[in-house]
Amino acid sequence: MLASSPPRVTLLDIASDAGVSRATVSLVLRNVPSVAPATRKRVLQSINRLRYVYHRGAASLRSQRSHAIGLIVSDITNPFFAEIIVAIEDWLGSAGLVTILGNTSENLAKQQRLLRSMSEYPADGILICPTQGSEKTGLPTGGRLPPIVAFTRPMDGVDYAGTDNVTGSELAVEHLVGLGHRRIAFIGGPAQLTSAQQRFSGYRRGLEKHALEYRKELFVEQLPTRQGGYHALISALQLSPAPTAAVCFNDVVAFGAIEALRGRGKEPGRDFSIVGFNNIADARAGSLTTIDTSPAKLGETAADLLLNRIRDPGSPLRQVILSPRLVVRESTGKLQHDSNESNQ
Amino acid sequence: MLASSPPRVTLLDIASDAGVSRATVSLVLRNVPSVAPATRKRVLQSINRLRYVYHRGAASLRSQRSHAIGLIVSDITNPFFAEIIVAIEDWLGSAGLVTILGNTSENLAKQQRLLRSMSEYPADGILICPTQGSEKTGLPTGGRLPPIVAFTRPMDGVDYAGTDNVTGSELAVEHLVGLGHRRIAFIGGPAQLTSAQQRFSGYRRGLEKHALEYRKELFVEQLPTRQGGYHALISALQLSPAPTAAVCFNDVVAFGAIEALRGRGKEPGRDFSIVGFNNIADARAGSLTTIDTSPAKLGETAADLLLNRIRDPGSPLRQVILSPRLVVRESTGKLQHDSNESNQ
DNA sequence: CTGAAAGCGCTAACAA
DNA sequence: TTGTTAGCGCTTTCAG
Repeated sequence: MLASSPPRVTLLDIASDAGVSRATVSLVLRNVPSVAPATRKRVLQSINRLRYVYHRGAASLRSQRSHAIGLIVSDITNPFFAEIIVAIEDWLGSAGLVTILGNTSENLAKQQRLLRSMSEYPADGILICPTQGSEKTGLPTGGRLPPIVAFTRPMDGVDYAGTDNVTGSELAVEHLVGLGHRRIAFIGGPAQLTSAQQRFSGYRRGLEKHALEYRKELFVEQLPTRQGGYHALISALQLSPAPTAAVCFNDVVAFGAIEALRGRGKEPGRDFSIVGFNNIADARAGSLTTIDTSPAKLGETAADLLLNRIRDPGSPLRQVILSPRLVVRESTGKLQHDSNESNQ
Repeated sequence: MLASSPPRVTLLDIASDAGVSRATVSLVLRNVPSVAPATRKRVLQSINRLRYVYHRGAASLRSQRSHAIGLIVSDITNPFFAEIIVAIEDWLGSAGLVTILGNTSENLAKQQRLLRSMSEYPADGILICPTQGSEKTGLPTGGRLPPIVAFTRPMDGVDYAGTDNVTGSELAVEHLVGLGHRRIAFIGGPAQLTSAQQRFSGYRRGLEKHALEYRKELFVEQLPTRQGGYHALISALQLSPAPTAAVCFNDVVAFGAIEALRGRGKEPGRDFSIVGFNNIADARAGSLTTIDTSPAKLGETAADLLLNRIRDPGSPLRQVILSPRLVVRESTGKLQHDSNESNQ
């Protein structure tokens, strides 16, 4: 049996209870200062007594602003994105906006569905980290979309907040070279990902700068996951001569690599050096040397771009690229006696 | 300058374009079968041509169903919750519902704000993992709330989907005892958390069953984080006699403990045994012996409870407790020669 | 500072 | 099978 819920208390109920009009109640609810203190007080009392709950949906319909922002990420189980989500949700929340979350799991069809569903809601705007390879094709052609801002990975035709990936991995290489390393691998980036391409090119730039020869075996492509990092490092170790250090696509890959290292009795920092990317919370706890891209800052930057875009839809396209920073911890160390070096 | 967006295409536009009434268009949009195929086709063509976008908010106002579900978690950066979120979002998405996410970071005030904001939306229902210690007081007293279901941690007065924590850690202890361990620590549970209390009591029950004495030093309370696990294990190792194995509050704590172990040159499974709790994705990748609580299944169960509660608000309170399962991997092993044993 | 009236875009209940 | 009518609960505009 369906228990019927009590009828909703509306503005009209409050208005008649307080002896004012609906418009006045609305002013009180929205904290418009032009209401006389005495009136406001009476209204507030009625609201409390009748347990009135504001109906945002109705307000949205009339005001044409839902105060909801869609947030689409490509993999919520990736701690990097989890940190971004928290930051965005906090940031938007403090601006009085609600976040509607969607996770694509790198699935383009799901991304389309989410974009559509959020447009229909309708969300006032959408923040998105596009799925791998959807930079050109990710936006549905038919149907109007609210303002959109991409983060972490760019997307054609919309604003973008990202990281200077090239400089990031260049910093990583510089650091390793400074510690005496000469054979440095780059592991874990899926070649189709723009960010991986950028990090790879920074890696090559770092090598060139020090006249170190690049060999293609040193680029071990893998999924950007813990498992990916694990397998990538095992492959890298089988090369001959083997590398003595690795720049990883991200921190999660780095942890997988460390796992592999330890499984073979090698200690990171002493026997092999590892640099991560992003500086997620676990990197701090796990003493990982990494490139700090301040995920939280990135999220806030993207949110700001979106807020501006909503305010001024006609303004020119904007890109904000944040500068990364090297954070040295214990997963990197001076090159010890290098057996391969002498053998060759 | 504010660029004015083109006026919204509404049902009325479609209706006049297709030469039917708004009601008919509405029937087509909602896939009501009673529409003549020819009419439906004409309407669909107009929809495509005019790039009409359905307005869920308007529909919600009229139908009194928003098709939005609020999801409040206590820590989104915890992979356990991330997995639950993905599962719930997928599950609800396939039922045509949108998920509105909120993260409390274990902050009661934030939880209250989120509950309010989601009620105002209004969401059709709310799924919540209450913040630590908010089981009794978590629900705001004034103001009406939509149907609510708690998961992972119970909450007074609402439906609940959880895990049999007592049996879970009992299984963990049994496993360790079977491997020859006698001094087993329990680490990382904050004592105020109901789930920690339950897991602790299962741990004690396991000890009792095998007539093993419990000593309070073996319960090392800590934050349920990687850091917490790290520090807890270091404390545990300083006991004398030191434990040879540990049951951890969750997988993340277990990884912190393993970190600490390796930092002191000990290999998990060989020199010290570790059992996690939850079986998150990283547990698989990291060869962690753990108690599988199937996070995804838990999320779906909670979602189902909520869907039922929405359908039938008057039905009696329900609790669903899922049974955990031991998964043996490589972080546990037979007790080796135990130096302390002979020394004592 | 407050009220009256109109209407946001849709669906529900009925009638035809 | 389709159309008509009336509103969901709020904000907006304009008077007063």
